[in-house]
Amino acid sequence: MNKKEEIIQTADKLFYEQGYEATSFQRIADTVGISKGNFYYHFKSKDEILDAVIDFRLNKTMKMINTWQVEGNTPKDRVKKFINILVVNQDKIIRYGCPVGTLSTELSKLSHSSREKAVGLFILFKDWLRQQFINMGMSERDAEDNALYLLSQSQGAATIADAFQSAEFLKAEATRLQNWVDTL
Amino acid sequence: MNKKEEIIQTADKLFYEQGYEATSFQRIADTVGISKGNFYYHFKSKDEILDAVIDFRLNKTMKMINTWQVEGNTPKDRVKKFINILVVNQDKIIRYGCPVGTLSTELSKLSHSSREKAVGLFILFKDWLRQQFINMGMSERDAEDNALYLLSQSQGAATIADAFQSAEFLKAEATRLQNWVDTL
DNA sequence: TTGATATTAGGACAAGCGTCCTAGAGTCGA
DNA sequence: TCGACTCTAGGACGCTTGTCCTAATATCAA
Repeated sequence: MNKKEEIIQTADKLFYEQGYEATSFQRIADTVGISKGNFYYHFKSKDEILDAVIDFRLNKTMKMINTWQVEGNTPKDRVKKFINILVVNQDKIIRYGCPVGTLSTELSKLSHSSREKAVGLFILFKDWLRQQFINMGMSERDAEDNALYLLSQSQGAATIADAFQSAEFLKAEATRLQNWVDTL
Repeated sequence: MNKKEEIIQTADKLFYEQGYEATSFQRIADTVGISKGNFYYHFKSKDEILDAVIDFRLNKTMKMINTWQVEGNTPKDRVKKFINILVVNQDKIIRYGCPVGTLSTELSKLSHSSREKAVGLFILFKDWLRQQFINMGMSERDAEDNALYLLSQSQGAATIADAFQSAEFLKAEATRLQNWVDTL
């Protein structure tokens, strides 16, 4: 793997687990196993590595969505794949919350210039979900509302599961949302 | 007002608006208008001021809940007062998210020893909500589930409203939840 | 008024931060 | 082999961090 790519993936992990502000340049370099000088050759500021991490996540998310698009036979199946992230990633979510929501919230508090870019992750999910709802026969308005609703549900579930360190709650919420999709 | 109290309230505000990690000792002292040495006389570590802030929030929350208890005529009315926080504090929520959820999440990522104490704020709301649901005639299990459900809903609404900077969404969610209470 | 206690200011401190620089090692086509 | 380029290490830099210390001032009971 490319060293630059390795740095990005390490930063991605650390930003998720510890938060952006709390993760230092040095810490990332140490984890990758390179010198700070070398790190600086690849990324000449902390903002730049953050931007690269967000790009990385955007890319990974798009790929995941494309996979769902191929694997899911019906719009309902596809929406369920979204909900299933809560189950698949439950351990990480309970420990660190949702990577999309927590980054967005942190950058918002920091008034960071990359906040909007980070919100792009939400938009990616939202627009794709909306399309699925449209394909179910909903109006554009209803599809948009339901997409936002589902984003909101998953954020709430992740936050509460993290706070109470409860896998049960997370699983129950995922099941509830899957059932909700069936009623549509 | 007591100087100590003044420091706590300033720290409370800054922790909410900028996050705990991103708020420095110096910044709090500057905002209050005292020297760093004076600050250190009142609180001899950053963890200590965090603890004091959480205590302050716990206290404020208990008072608020007591007010609801007196002002609300029925359990439903009282639960609606909880939901109404989303409307009353909408500007701050859109800008900084939910103070309870964002602190809990941040401390979780930091593996901070006061995380549990901060989660106490959630528990305060949860237990009180559960009692209201019990008073509506629900089983303990259903009451607990609905209390957690409502917490989750408000967390999701706050996170999404913050990300998309949307007062409309927040208001719509509050209305939806109020209607949900009516159906119980 | 005296003396004890509470409060304040201001700077020292070691460590860590993000940033930047220089020097050298590795790589590879000409 | 040469030269150009990419990559790497390591430390200097100025600044900020949380912590701690000392000395001066305010307060107030005896």
